[in-house]
Amino acid sequence: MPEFLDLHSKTTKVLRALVETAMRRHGLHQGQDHLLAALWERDGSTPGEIAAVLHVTTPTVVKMATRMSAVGLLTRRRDEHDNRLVRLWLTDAGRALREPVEAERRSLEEKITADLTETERRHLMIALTKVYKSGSDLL
Amino acid sequence: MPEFLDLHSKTTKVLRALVETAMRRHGLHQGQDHLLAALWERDGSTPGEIAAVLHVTTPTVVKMATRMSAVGLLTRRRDEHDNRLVRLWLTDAGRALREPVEAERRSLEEKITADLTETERRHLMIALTKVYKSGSDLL
DNA sequence: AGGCAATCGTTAGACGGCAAACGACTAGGA
DNA sequence: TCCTAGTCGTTTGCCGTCTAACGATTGCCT
Repeated sequence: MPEFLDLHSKTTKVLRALVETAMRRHGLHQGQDHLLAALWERDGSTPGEIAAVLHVTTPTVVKMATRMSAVGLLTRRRDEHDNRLVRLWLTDAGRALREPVEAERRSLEEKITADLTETERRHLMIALTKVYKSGSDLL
Repeated sequence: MPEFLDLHSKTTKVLRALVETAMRRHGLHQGQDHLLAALWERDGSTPGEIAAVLHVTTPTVVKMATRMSAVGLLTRRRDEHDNRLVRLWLTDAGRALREPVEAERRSLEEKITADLTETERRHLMIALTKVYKSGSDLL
């Protein structure tokens, strides 16, 4: 078992669990906060655009959008000029979650990196970025 | 969007894709290599034991075991002395995958960390370990 | 003007992962 | 001895994610 892959895998599981319980407090599932974030930044984006921003496939966004629409976080509406396009629009409920969810996420990040010195944190970001780059190039 | 959580999330997606395509070459899905690794280390383990080692829930192991058994990588057999327990045993096919899969994983780890200096790599492991610890304590 | 290729969203099906409910078996206490 | 509590594996149902196939619409090119 290679060291880094194994450690990263374990860390991923722990972080997922933490994010899941943190977001559940706001009625969200893991990943839905990212979708909302995309709309907070650009309301009325299309599923394809969001998928690109989130590094995820279009079907994933479509499914999530369906569920989130059922819970009243956003609405679907076809583009007026191009009937192929669909645009996702935030509801008031979806907009209202911005502050609390962003705060929740910041809080979690702080707790998670609390044991790191500023130097360690910087080195971690630099090294992880390199890994991310190498990985992306291999795709 | 907190920096670390976001970067870690993106890295996870990339790594998952890489592991997936690497393991598909051996007829495996993401995560099945971990299950096999547990059996390579202790053949005849129970689903519960494996779940604990993999940091995963028991139902997850049960589902994977069902699929992997259908493909002939392992077999299910009830424990002779305790009929509640089920033990998973490797088939020859499952055993034969050990060398190639471990080599594949080592190769991927090398490619992924190729751009890191030895110092960077060490710092990355130390920092990630701290994050993992902090996260585990928060669970 | 008409047809064909490109562009989108959606559906279907598979997999890893989780929580909750269920069922079978064991073991310990009254 | 019997009954109850604890221990397991399994089933069910949901979510995120991917690939592949499908359907609808637009736009260009002849």
